[in-house]
Amino acid sequence: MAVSTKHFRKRDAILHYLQSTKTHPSAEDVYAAVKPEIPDISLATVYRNLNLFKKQGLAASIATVGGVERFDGNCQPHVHFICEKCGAVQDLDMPLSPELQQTAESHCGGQIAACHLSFTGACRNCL
Amino acid sequence: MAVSTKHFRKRDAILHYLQSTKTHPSAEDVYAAVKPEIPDISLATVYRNLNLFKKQGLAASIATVGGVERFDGNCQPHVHFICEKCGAVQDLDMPLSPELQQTAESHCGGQIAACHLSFTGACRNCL
DNA sequence: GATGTAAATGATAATCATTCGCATTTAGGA
DNA sequence: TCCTAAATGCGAATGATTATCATTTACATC
Repeated sequence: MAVSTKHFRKRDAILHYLQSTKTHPSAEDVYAAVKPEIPDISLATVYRNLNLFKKQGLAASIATVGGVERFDGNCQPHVHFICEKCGAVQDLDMPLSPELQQTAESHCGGQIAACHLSFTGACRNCL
Repeated sequence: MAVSTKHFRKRDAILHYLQSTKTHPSAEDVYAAVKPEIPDISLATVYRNLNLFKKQGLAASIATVGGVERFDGNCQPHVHFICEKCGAVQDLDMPLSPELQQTAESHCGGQIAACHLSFTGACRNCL
């Protein structure tokens, strides 16, 4: 028998890493982070599972920075700050009023599923 | 002498189209829109000038939908609705309080340059 | 008008993130 | 043990964007 018996060992590792970090990693970042623990993982698996998590509502793509997509395992609506110099994405611990979405719904003919509020600029390190 | 004498004829055409539309076009969209008027324009020129406009603050990249970047010639802060089914991006005519950015600045160590608020979902046509 | 120079452009190759195709492995039930 | 469907690895393919470089254009100067 193999070393491990667990189902979805790789899938779980990807999800757990995503939920454990606040760095809003790219697919490559996730791959690099999980690789030491699971050396025989493939980048394609990371992409596949990230897309699966998006469909399942377990993860969200919050922005693309410098042409690469960034993911977040925290699906509660919250606010992001994106540094345009170094590409870092951080959470802003500020309230996000549900009224915003209600207002948007009254101005929009369609059906709103999610709200995205972010600020761009230069982070403290880059100043 | 050539047909036209104007400077930056192509650059101007790109900017004017961008400022005249509310479709939030991709680079390919801009290229297709300007091509009939200026048949000898190149897609590379569209990309180059869109990036130039971003640097100059004449245009903004508001989102990437389905892997392609979407541009806006309206640089006043405003709210967008993005249909996840058809990829349409429309403006939402609702106020965007400057207090949001002030709150963000008090929660963020860095320097904020812009605020982006968008909603995703399904547009009226797709429902 | 002729000339020089720097910016703008066209055409196409290169880059790079992401996805696809397919053979292989794995899990778990019969 | 056998069977089936899901999950994965590997590498090729895709597609948006950028880089390269030779050419053209604008326009100031002579």
